[in-house]
Amino acid sequence: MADEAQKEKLSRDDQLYRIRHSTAHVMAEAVLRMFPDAKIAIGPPIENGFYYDFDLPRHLAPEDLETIEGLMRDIVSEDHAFSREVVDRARATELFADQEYKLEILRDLPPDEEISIYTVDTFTDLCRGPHVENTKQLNPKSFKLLSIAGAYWRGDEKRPMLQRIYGTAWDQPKALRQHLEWLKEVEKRDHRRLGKELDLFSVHEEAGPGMIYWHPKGGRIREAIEDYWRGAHRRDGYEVLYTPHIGKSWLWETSGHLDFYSESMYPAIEMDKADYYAKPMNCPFHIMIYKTGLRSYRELPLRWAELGTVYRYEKSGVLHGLMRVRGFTQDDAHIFCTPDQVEDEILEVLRFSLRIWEAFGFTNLKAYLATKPEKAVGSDEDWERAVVSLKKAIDAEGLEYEMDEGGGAFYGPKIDLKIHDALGREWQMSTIQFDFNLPERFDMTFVDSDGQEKRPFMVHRALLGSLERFFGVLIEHYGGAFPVWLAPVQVVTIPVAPAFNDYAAAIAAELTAAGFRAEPDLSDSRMGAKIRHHQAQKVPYMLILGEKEQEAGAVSIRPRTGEQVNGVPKDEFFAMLTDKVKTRAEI
RNA sequence: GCCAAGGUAGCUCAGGGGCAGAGCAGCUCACUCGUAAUGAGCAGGUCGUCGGUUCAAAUCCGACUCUUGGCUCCA
Repeated sequence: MADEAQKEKLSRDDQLYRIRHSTAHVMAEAVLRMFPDAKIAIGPPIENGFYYDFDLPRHLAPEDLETIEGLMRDIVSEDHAFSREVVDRARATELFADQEYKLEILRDLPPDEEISIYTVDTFTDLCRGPHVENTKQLNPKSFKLLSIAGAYWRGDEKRPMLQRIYGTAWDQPKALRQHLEWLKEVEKRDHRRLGKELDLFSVHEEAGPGMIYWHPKGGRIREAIEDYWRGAHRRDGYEVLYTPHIGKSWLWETSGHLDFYSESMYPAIEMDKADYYAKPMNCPFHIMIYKTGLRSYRELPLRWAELGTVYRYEKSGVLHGLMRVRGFTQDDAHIFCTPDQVEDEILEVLRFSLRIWEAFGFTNLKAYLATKPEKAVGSDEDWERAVVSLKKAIDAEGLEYEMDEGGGAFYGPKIDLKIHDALGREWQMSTIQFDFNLPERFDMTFVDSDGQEKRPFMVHRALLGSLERFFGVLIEHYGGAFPVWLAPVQVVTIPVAPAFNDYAAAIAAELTAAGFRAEPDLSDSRMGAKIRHHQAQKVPYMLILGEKEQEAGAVSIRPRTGEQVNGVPKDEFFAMLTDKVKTRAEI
């Protein structure tokens, strides 16, 4: 069975790998018991579980999963051995004569490859293994089937659509239970759910799928993100640009986007006999600014950043909340520098990225360094120089990294940064990419110290990636309980009874005047209901205000974590809040 | 784009050829209250859109659209 593609961190020898792989076989047998004519495709172990692809006489319904699971439990309880056998090609072809997908895999195996088959009970599969020795090593209470999905044979949309069943499998029931708990937590933190519950954003089918509407509370968070982002960029020597949203075809012909990227671009808008395109990237615009004057080596490096909104056509089936959209704002930047400056610039970009990620509460990062692919532009020396500077930067920061040989874009090598969120999931966010293509295409130059016109190095980088997607990750990372500096409402003042409405309003007004996002809750509800509501809204601090507080000029603080502190002098709370915001404390 | 499942009140969801439902939220009124839901009343709908079948369609059929789970690529 071909399973090279899966990114499992488990090695093939791990027991969990064997368990998942073997459970996939047991599932295939169960499916064959239900549908003797089923055609089986591939069924590898994957992160947390396994899947198997089938070509079936009818579509599976969710109830079928229970039936299949029941059959699997039977098979597992029957104590069958997994036996391995090495066969020659002719024998294998005979064995899988009515299994067209297996025959295709067989045909594609290198001639000298050892062909092994595994048999459990009545089910024999073409498979490299390894497996557990006996179904006794599979616990009937340690696996669960999760979902049915369509999947193209070999991921190719021109090939038949198969039915895939996903399952999760573990070495013991407790591990399964923990994983199911984890899945529940993932669901609870889903940014689409929290986006609604916390009134952060929406999308509208009538107005265009894949387009994000930021509500006032989402807007407050975005404003806090952008304010921090701009300040950090200023401090790090960046200038901020603003460029148009559309550009004439000349721009995209020159950049090459119309040749290589047009299926991701929105179609042209015709105006005054010219075609205008919504920008899928900001780079050509930044280059236009670069080219407004003769550039001297003395003014390099130029670090130009833009929160640029771009539009890319994505197939309808792949849109997903904030994570996968058609219009998004990149926190883009381009660095134009001399070849000599490249190393320092890259190191600083990487350091800068790490600082930004830390500020947003992400400290677990991993780098992926992608090098020259077969088809590429730019000289070998330039590629070499660029890769060395990328590698040096990673080493200097002591970042964990993986090489992706040949995985660079045709126009240059890159570092991608993946972050780990609170649930341990990995998200690819930042990218730092060399570009040997655009400076050439746009004939960018600078005048060097020797008076010669030379080609500048160009580096693209996006740190947060897109504000929309970053927002999605941020929501899920914090489960909607944003750190104080990002929280859309930082403080709600709650009077214990209507008699104290004025005091609650006054405190909220003072907080607002001091620059905090504070609101009084003067609604008709009882205090308990208010607390319940704002707790659900994950407001960092509720101030409970009654007679005692009013007389003392104090506040009683009920943080969302629940540890109540009563009778804190007002000034003390203001100072504390100032500090929390300044240090970007979670609470 | 493809396969499957969905779309009913602002939200979460029930109903499944014969009068459009619940809880929460909203509005009004009463209660004047000290740490996670005070009570009563009112209002709220082209049942995703268009077409078909039928005496009658939210319900059955078809097309479209969007959402969801995946497949390819990827910020």
